[in-house]
Amino acid sequence: MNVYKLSAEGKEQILHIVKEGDTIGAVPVFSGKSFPANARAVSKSRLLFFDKRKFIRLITDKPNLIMNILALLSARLREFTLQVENLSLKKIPGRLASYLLYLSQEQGNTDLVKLNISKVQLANLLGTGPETLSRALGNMKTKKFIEEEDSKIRLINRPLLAELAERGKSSR
Amino acid sequence: MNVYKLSAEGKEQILHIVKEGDTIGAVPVFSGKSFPANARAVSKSRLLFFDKRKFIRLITDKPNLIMNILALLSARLREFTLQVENLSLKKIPGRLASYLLYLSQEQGNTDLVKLNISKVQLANLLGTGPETLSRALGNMKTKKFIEEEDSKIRLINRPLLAELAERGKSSR
DNA sequence: GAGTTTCCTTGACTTATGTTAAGAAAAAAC
DNA sequence: GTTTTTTCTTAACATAAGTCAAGGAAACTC
Repeated sequence: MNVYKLSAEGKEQILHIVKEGDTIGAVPVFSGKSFPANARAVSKSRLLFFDKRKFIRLITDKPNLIMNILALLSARLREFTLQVENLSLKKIPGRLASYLLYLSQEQGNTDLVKLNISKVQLANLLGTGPETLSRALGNMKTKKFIEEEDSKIRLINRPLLAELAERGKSSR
Repeated sequence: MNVYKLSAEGKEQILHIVKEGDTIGAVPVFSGKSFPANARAVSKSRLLFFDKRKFIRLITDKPNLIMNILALLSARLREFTLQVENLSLKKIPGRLASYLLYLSQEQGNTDLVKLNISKVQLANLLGTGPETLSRALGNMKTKKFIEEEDSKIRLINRPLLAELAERGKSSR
């Protein structure tokens, strides 16, 4: 499931990729305002809806739940912080490198990373379109940072990927 | 006070402008991780520090405080949502128009808006540098969207500013 | 109020990314 | 397994924004 924003011209920016067990829609509960984005299922999904009033009653009754909610919101804030940093301070190759390293970490620090989303979606997550993503990937392959195998990506030069992710600016 | 991120090359992105009465540093309390950015006083400031343990004790004891914290974090999440949208889906003129309209609203929907930060800082908030901001402002003046008076900006064509802010793409 | 520093603006040039279009590869349908 | 549709890649070109450099304006210092 994707949480995303659309521009008037139809460009899409994915804000968050919702995974199994994740929650969505806490902000409207506590801010009183509407959900500030769009959400879309991109694969067969099962959604559990929780009534706002009951939810508030639940967490005010069970104080130990509170810390979980707070941790959840804080983690999301931290993610946004990273996303702003990526969008503003890094070029596309840097953002891509960051994401690949993040994926690797999430998948147990493997070097053979599975893309969990389509390339178009990945492009929209990184704040660009498929053409630019394609070029960035091609470039990384040429420079022997990565290899593509089926729908997986093998990281073959982590140090340089990490450097790319840090500096943001490519040294094409 | 500014909360900001720096790139390896020294470019700065302001995440948040902290105003009087605002809080800062809730994320590390609840996420267990470090503060994900830098903060800097840009004018004479007085800071109140609240001990983490005491703070947690306070809010677990006083359940009615909780909703305030939740509302605070949710509002911040909403802001980040907007910032990501601005950075990714709008060009500089669109971001500037958005910010001017936001400022106007914050100052009671006046047409004569006071810039609360320096232009360099504004540029860093919009994700660019002073040169580009200068040009964008110049352009808006040429097109009679705004006028500059002292350190204030007069909005003289809100509808077109709003359109610019929506579409993101400029029609120079 | 002359000098110094900081901040802002303007111009010329470079570059990353967007755009449009076409084709290739992969996936889905039949 | 051939057709059809979708997804991805590549190329040529357009454009917004970055960069570098210089000068001007404003603010501060003495």
